[in-house]
Amino acid sequence: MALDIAKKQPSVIINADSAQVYSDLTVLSARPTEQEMDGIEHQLFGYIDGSEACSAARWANDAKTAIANAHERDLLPILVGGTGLYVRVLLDGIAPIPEIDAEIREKIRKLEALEAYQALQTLDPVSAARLNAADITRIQRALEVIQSTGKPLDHWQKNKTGGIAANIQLHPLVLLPPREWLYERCDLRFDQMIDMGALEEVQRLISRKLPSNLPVMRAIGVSELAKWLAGDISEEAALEQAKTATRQYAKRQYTWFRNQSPSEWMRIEGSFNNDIDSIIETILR
RNA sequence: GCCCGAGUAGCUCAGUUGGUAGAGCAAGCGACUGAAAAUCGCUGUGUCGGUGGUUCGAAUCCGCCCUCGGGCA
Repeated sequence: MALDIAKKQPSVIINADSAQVYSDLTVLSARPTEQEMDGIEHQLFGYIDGSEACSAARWANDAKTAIANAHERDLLPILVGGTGLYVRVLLDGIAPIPEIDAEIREKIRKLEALEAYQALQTLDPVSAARLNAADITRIQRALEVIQSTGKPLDHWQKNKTGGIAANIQLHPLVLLPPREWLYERCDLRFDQMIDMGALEEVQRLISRKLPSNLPVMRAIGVSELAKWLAGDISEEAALEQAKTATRQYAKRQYTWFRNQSPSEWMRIEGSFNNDIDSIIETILR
């Protein structure tokens, strides 16, 4: 659909997907191929090495630059992707929390959920009360913030900075296709990834021996295909697990965009294949 | 044909000495402030293979039948 718009007016397509930013994930992140890009400029695809961890704040910053750059050149920036948090941070901004000390972060990420939670209860009881005891990601985040900055999360989160919503004219479009149709496409997509060399991609990634907690290593399909390559599970099991994970992710996107995006954002529920032109006209109006 | 084992949620299986069932996974719904393709919360689901019997009461005990494994001939 972005391509249809791009054909009507000079555009730049900007990635808003947290996995498609990594250079190591071409096939497995379903990044558009050269052919699919069809000569149209694409930005923020595969631009970060897998040894680094991107973040919503970093991406939002990069996207902001890309958008400004497009505007300078009189091009329409089209953001495409499914990472709701990234788009939210771009539009609304994020708490201006200083960089976390690398050693502190490393130490905290080794903690078990329970010990991290107990530590948080003493250091930052407000966050501990708000978070679920098993929510390891958020607990570790709250913990590294209090330990590295000396101030608790809620102190920082009173502010949000850097959002561009007020400075741009947004034409949002949320696609909520029929669930069954979507799930079939998820399954089909993974089979196609295998045909396109997903296995080789994972093999290459494994040979880099990167820490398993990096975002690249956590992308859907990586651990499943790695287990297959290692002979721990069968091909059939690997494909099934990867497809299930894909469907579950699609469901989470559904929940996010249905409930987290502003209700005034235009959304298309059900199939939309037939009237792309009129949809485009509506959102560009 | 005979012997043994199994048949319980969509799947894999628990289920004490009889009191009409429960885990994990899947699924549905939800949360989401620097890892978000991450992380987490809530919620069901059932002719307990069928049938007849014993019993106040059967997933549980008994008979017969069906299906699937394995063994013997």
